[in-house]
Amino acid sequence: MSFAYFRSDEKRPSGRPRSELARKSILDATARLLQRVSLRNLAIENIAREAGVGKTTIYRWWPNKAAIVIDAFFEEVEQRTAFERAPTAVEAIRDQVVRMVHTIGGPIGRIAAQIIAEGQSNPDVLAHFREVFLLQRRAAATEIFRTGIANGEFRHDLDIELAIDLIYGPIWYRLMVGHQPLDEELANRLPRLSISALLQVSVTA
Amino acid sequence: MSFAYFRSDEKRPSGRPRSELARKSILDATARLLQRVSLRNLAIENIAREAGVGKTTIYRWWPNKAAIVIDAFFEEVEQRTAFERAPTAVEAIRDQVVRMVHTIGGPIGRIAAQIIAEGQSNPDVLAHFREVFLLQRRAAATEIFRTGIANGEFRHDLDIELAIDLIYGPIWYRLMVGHQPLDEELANRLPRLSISALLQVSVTA
Amino acid sequence: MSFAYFRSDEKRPSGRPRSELARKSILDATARLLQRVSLRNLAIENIAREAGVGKTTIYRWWPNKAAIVIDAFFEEVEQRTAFERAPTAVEAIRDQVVRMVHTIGGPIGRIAAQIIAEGQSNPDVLAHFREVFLLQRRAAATEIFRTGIANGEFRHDLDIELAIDLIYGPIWYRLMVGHQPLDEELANRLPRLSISALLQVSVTA
Amino acid sequence: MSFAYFRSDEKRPSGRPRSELARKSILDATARLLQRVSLRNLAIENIAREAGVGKTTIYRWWPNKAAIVIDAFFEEVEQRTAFERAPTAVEAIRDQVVRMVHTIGGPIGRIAAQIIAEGQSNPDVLAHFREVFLLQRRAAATEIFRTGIANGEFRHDLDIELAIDLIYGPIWYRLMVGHQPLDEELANRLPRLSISALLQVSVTA
DNA sequence: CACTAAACGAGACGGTACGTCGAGTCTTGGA
DNA sequence: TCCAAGACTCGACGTACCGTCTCGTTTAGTG
Repeated sequence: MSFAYFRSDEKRPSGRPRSELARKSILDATARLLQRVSLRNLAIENIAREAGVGKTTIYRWWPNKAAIVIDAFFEEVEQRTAFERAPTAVEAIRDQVVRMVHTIGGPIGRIAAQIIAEGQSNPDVLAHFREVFLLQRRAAATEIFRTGIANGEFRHDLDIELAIDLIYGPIWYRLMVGHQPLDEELANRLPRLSISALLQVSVTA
Repeated sequence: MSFAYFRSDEKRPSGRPRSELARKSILDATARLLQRVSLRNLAIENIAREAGVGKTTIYRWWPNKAAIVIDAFFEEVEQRTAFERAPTAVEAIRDQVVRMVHTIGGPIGRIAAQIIAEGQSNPDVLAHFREVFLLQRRAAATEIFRTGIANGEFRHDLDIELAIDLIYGPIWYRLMVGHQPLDEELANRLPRLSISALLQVSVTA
Repeated sequence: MSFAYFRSDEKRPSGRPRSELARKSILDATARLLQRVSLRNLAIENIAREAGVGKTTIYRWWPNKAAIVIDAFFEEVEQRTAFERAPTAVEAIRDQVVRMVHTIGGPIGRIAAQIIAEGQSNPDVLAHFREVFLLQRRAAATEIFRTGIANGEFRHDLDIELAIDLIYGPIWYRLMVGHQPLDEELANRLPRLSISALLQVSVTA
Repeated sequence: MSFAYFRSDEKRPSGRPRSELARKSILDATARLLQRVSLRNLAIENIAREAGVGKTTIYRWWPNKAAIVIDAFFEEVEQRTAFERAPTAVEAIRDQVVRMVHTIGGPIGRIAAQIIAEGQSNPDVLAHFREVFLLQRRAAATEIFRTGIANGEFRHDLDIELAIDLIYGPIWYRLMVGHQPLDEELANRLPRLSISALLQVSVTA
C-alpha cells in the first residue's frame, strides 16, 4: 500500500506501462543507502544514480524521499507488530508491547525516527507516516482496550487514546531522544508499570 | 551555559573582544525566523541577513544551526519548566507535568521538536540537547521521586528512570508525532493516570 | 574553436542537449559587464545573474572566467586583424600593423590586456590565449615575411620571430604598461620605423 | 624611496616610532611568499601571519599589495639596469639592452609581470610601477638618444619615445605573453636589429 | 619618572565571491 | 507513454580574504 499506488490509481492504462524493475531498484537502492546515511543526508540524486534510474522516474511516482522510505520498509512491518490472540486483554497488550520494544529498538525504529524527524519540517510526511504506520496499530489497540473494559479488566472510565500514549509514549520517547536504551529490561518492566495504571481498582492517594 | 561559552573558555583575552551585540541579534533573529520556518529550512544565510551580521561571525561561534537554536531558547526555558515547592511529591509532579504540557504544547515545544529532529542525523546535537535541557530536569524529577519513595507516597521498588519516561513519554510522543493534541485535557488527565501507576498500593489484578 | 568545444568533443549525444540560448546569453552578459569592470573584478555570480542563468551552467562549460572571455571576444576579432592582400610584403605588413594599432587601442585591446594579466597567475589561460589569438596571426605574418625575403624586400638572414616581436612588441608594451598612447601617430610611425630595420640594405654603421 | 616614506613625510615625530623590524619582516615575508604564489593569489592576511604582524600595520603603511612588492623588490634594481658609460651611444644602448634582457628574464621580471598584471585592474598600481621602475630608466635612455642624435649616430628626426618602445617593447612583450624566451640569443640579436632602425642613413625601399 | 601619543599584535567585525551540492523541472532520443 | 540521461534555474552551503574596527600592550619622546 504505497504512495505510488494511490497516485496511479484509477488511471486507464495507456502508453508504456510502469517499469516494475525501476520501482524495485529504487526501493532497493534506498534501503542500501540508508545503511550508511541518514534520511536527512540521503540525496534523491544519489538514489537515482545508485538505482541506475532517471530522477524524473522517482519524482513521477513519489512525492518526497520519506515516501520512498516508507514504501521500502513499512509494507512488511505490518505483521511484525500486529496484536495476536491472547487469553486476556492485559496479556495481549503486554505481548504486543514487548514486540514493539524489540521492533522499535532495531533498525526499523531507526528508520521510523528518521521519518518522524523529516516530518518536523514537512507535515505531509508526518501525516503519511501516521496513516501508514501508526493509525492501524492504534485502531487494533483500541479494539483490545474496548474488550478489556467490557470484561472488567480495565477501568470503565479509561481514556483509550491517552492509555495508548501512556503505554507507547515511553518507547517513542526513548527512540527519539536516546537518553535510555530500548532493551530487554524495558520490555519487561514497561508493560507491568504502565498497565497497572489502567486497571479496575486503583488507589486514591 | 551555551556552546559559545564552552568554546571561549579559559582564553586570555587578546584582540578585539567578542561583540555581545552581535551575539544577541543573532539569537534574536534566529528566534524570530523560527516562528515562520522549520529548523531544517532555516538558512544560516537568512539568520545573518536578518541579524545584520556576517556569516563568518556565526560560524565563528556556533558549530551548526541547532547549536544556535539551543542557545537562543533554552536560557529562557529554564525557569518555565522547573519544579516548584509543593506539600507532597505527587503534587509537585502533577504541577510540573501541567507546566510541561503547556510549555511543550507551545512555540517552545515546536523548537524542541525541531532540535530533536535535527538530532536524528547529528548525534552531537541530540547529546547537547539532552545535556542542557533534559538531564537537569530529569535530575530534579529524580529528587522528587526519591522523596516520594522515602515518605511512602510511591512504591518502594519504583524504577525512577522508567517512571519519568512513563510520565513525560506521552507528552514528547504527541509533540513529535502529532496524532493527538497537547491540550488542557491532557494536562488534566495525564498526571492523574500516570501517577496512579506509581503509588504505594495500587492494584488488584 | 572554444573551450567548450573541446570538452564536449566526441560524445554520443544523450540527455537534454546543451542550450544554445544559455551559451549566447552568458557570452553576451560577459561582454556587457566587461565594459564596466576588469576581468579581475568580474564576478561569475554577476555574469550568471546578468545572463539569467544558473552558476552551475557556467561552471559546467567553462573552467574559469578567462575562458569565457576568450570565447566571448575572439571569434569576432578574427577577421579584424587578419592580413590582407597587398602589392608588396612591406605594404601588407604596414597595413596590418595599422589595423592592429587600432584594434589593440580599442576595447578589444583592453580585453586582451585583462586576459594576459589573468594569465600571469594562470598559465593555462596564457597558453590558451596564445593558441587561439596569437599563434595564428604570427603564422600569417611569418608567411608574409617569407615572401618578402624571397622577393628581395627583406634581408635574407632575417630572424622572423624576432622581426615579429620588433613590430608588435611596442604595441603590446604600450597596451600593458600604458606609458604612451596607442594612437594615430603610433599607427603612422611605428611601421615606418620598425620595417626600416628589416630591409635589404639598410645601414651604414 | 618607498610609499611609506612619502606618506609619513613631514610629520612631527610623536608617539611610538615606526617599527623598522615590522617593516623588514613584512617585506621579507612578502618576498618569501612570492616564491610560491602569484601576486594575484598573495593574500595580505598571509603576509601578516607569515610576518608575525597585525594586518593593521600593513594597511597603515602600504595602500595595496603591489606597493609592498615594489618596496620589496625594486629599491635595489636601480643600479642593475642603469646605463653605464660607453664610447658611443649605440654601444651604451646595446649594453643596457643586454643587461635588461638578463634582468627581465630572471625573477625580477616575473615580479614585474605580476605587478603589471595587477595594474590592469588597478590604475594606481600601474602608475606607481611606471613611476618607480620605468620612468627613470626612460629618462636616462632619452639622454643617451639625445647624445646619439647630436653626434650624428642616429637619425636627426628620431622619435625618441617610439625608439625606446621599439627597443624595449619586444622584451616586455615576451615577458608578458611568453611565446618566446628571454634568452641569450635575444640579448645578442635584439639590439643589433632594433638599433639598425635608428641609424643615420637608412634605405627607402 | 610619570605622562602622552602613536604604533603594535591580535583577532572579531560586516561583507563579497568563491566553487560545490542538491533540489525539482525540462528536453532530448530510444523502447 | 515511459524511461535514461543529463541539461536547466535556483538557493544555500561553508570557506577565504577583504578592509575596518576595537582591544590591551609596548615604546619612544616631553614635561
